[in-house]
Order: sequence, then structure tokens, then C-alpha cells
Amino acid sequence: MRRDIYQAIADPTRRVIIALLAFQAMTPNTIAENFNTTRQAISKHLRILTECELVKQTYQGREIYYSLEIEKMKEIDNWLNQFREIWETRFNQLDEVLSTIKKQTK
Amino acid sequence: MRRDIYQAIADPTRRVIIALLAFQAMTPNTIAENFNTTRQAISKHLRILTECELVKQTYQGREIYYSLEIEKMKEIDNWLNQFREIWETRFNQLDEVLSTIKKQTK
DNA sequence: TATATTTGAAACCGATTGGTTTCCTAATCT
DNA sequence: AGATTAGGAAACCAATCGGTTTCAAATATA
Repeated sequence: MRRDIYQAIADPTRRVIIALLAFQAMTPNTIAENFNTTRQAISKHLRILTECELVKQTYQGREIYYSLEIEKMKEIDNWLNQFREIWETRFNQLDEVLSTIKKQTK
Repeated sequence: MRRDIYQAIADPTRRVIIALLAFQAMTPNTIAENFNTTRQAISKHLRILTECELVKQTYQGREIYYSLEIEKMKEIDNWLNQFREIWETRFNQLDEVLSTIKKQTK
């Protein structure tokens, strides 16, 4: 089963888990307390996040701490780069239009 | 049926469509030529992209030109903002570690 | 007017999703 | 040792997904 990061962030629950883990590492039970679902459902989400390496596990006794692999989030940012240039250009064009209007108003 | 942008970009075909439309507006038939699927499948993808306002239609005779709503892409960028601060901080920390090592090496 | 082209919509299909319930293993605590 | 706790795995379920085939409507062309 091929997992990728885009599929991982498609689910709203997983996006919240990612945001939670951005602050601090947490165990599945602690994470589950923040949601209205069973621990097992959260466990499945964590599995998906782990499979696409967005999250890593640290074993500590019988507890497992999950933490965010923040570097992986940059993959999305990199994908956005191809559009960033376009939307910045559009902004510049808008700036030009606005300054042209200003000149005409004078 | 609640569509959101994260679900929209989860599919690889849709991500390519988005990238194509970033360059220029295209009709469904033209878009479909770039893929190994039927036009109808592309049509369904375009529907999903339209529903979450990532793409807009311009009618021209019997043809429909689809173009990217680049502003909508910023929503993803905004969501990433909450992590950007973290990964930049980590980078700074790494810089500090590296400069400390340098000093020790001297 | 008859025909061809462009497109969306609906019906259908197998695979996947997100969830639950049930069960198992491994640590920890008394 | 026995009970409790943390957590994963499997079986199952309804809903959704991405695809195809078939059809209908509107525009363009002969």
C-alpha cells in the first residue's frame, strides 16, 4: 500500500494530530483524549502517518511516544514552490495596476 | 458532499491537473490528452476541483476552459505557516550546533 | 436539417477509507 | 504471581473513491 504525504494530510483528524505533535511528542492514549473517537481509530491514523514517515516513534517502557518529522512537512512546501512564483507574479501585476491607477488619479 | 482542498490534492492525477492549469487554461479534452484515462474520469476530477473552488470554468461556445484559482492554493501555504516557524527554529538550532562544533575544532 | 463534436451526468464496479469491536502481547504495579 | 495498563492487529462494516460504460444536451459544421 503506497502511502504519500498528500494522502496523509487529506484527513482532518490527521491534520489535527500533526498539529498536536508539532508542539510535543505524545502517546496514542494522550492523543486520543483530544478526539471523539476510539484509541484504535487514532492508532490507525498514527500507522498511516508513520508509514509515510511524517511521524516517528520513540519507545519508552510500554509507552510509545509519537513525534512529528517536521522535515517531511517541507515536501508539501516544496510542491507549493511551483505555484508560489505564479501567485507572487500576479501580486506584482496587481501592484503595477494599482500604481498605474494612482498615477492616472494624480 | 463536503469537499476541501486537502482532499482535492490527495489524488496524484489531480495534482498534475493543477500543475497543468497553473500554466494555462485548458478544456477537459485537452487536459485528458495528458493522461491515460478516459475524458469522463478527468471530468470527475475537474468537478471535484471546481467544487472546492481550486479551479474555475470559463464558457466559450461549447467549450469550457478550466483555469487555476491560484489564490486558493495559498490556503495550503497558510496551513503550513504553523509549522514553518518550527522548522526554521530547528534550522537555527542546527546552525548553532554547527558553529559550536566549528569553535571546538579550532 | 442532419451530423459531428464537446461536455456533463448517471449507473455501475471493485478497491480503499475511516471507523468499531474484539483480541493479543508486553510492561508495570500490587 | 495475578491484575492492570499501553498499545498494536485483525475482522468486519458502511461510505466514499476513482474508474468505466452509456446516455443526454448543447453547440458547431456540412
